[in-house]
Amino acid sequence: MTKRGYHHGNLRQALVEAALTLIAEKGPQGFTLSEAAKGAEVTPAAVYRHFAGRDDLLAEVARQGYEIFAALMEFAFNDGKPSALAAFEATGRAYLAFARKYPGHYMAMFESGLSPQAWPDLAPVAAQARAVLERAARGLSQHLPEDKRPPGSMVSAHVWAMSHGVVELYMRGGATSAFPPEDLLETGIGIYLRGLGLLPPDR
Amino acid sequence: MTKRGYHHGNLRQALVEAALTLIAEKGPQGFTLSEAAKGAEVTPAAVYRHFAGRDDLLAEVARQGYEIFAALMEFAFNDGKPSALAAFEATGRAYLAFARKYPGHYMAMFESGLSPQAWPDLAPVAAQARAVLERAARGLSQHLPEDKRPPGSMVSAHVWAMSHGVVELYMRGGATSAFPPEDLLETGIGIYLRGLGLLPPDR
DNA sequence: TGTACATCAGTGAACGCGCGTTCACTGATGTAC
DNA sequence: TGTACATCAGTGAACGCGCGTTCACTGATGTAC
Repeated sequence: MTKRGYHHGNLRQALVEAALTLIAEKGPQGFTLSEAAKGAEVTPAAVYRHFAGRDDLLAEVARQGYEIFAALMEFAFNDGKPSALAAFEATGRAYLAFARKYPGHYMAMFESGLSPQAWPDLAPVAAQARAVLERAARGLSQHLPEDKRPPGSMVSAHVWAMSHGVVELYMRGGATSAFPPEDLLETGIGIYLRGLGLLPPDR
Repeated sequence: MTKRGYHHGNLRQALVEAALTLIAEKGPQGFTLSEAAKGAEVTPAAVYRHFAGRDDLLAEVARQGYEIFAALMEFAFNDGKPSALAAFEATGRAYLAFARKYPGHYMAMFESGLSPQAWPDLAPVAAQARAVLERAARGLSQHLPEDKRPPGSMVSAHVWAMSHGVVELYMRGGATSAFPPEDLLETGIGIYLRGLGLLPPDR
């Protein structure tokens, strides 16, 4: 990787990584094709050998993010073991861990403003990530009497919303809370699960 | 307002409104000092009679947003009447209504990336908005036995996070859910409140 | 093993563009006398 | 009421900048013979 003659070796991925660093540092809008090229020690024009343009590179960053994200959630879910509840809570923690460990990916996915439907490569892998969360939510719901069972897609939407809100409001510099984001999400989801009837009313 | 000679009349506010339109249309990063000037039918240089620069104008948009936001929340809260619970739920609905009716303000406040601490004018009015939510949450918590009472700041953080998450994920074009954002937030907060022990376990 | 040649990844210069910001200015407004 | 003048809001031209993108090119690589 360090040898570098006229040919780079793996410029495509080097550009993705340079973009990640930039996005994590300055936000998805501070990211620039030219600067990414500079980060990979290459001329801006070289980027066009591998990507259709600026947005295409950004979309690839997001795509890789969704893949990592889906894999992490899948791993945390662990086929619903040891229990649907434990698996669900693990996915919640995994969400925040992903946002913390992969800020560049997270921002490209959720803060860059590029829509999954406009980028064909993005839609399937985004759907896959969402599917894991929904599966976890459905697993949970099955322990509820059928007439009081909200749809899995609704439960997962609630949890996703709260997780995303915690990331955006309390993990990014902006608003500071008295509570660490991780605690905030854990208590929030705990209360929510109790509301679903899945935790004893007073644990 | 329509008469327009050499002097504009109220250029300052006209610029704010032009900025709002731009932000609502193209997001907070699509907003440009030059385009805002054009929107107000004025030369870019004229902006500097009223604002220190691009970011200063953006901050003023956010500031006005926080003021409207705080007022709306205050109105919805209605001093905790008719009940702490009803008032709390009303603030939740008001949050979403604000995001829907004032998209430009909302984006300037929460998606533009300008930090309240960097803009001295912003901090107090942002704190004021947050205070309303916290008051509503504290009012709620008082109906709980003291040993099971989470801090008001925590409850308000939970609700704020879920509200913001619903706005970002399901109200902006991006992810589409089977449920309208309003329903999503109402059911989500309902379940959460049940988890707090403030709603009967099976309503 | 050595050489000719096709392939193709990256270069370097150039482009047009819109940006934020500055500056000396000018035209309208309103006040003092 | 009329005029001189200070004030100041907006103009218009100019700036330097970095952007994304294009193009003809060149140098390295690897394959065919």
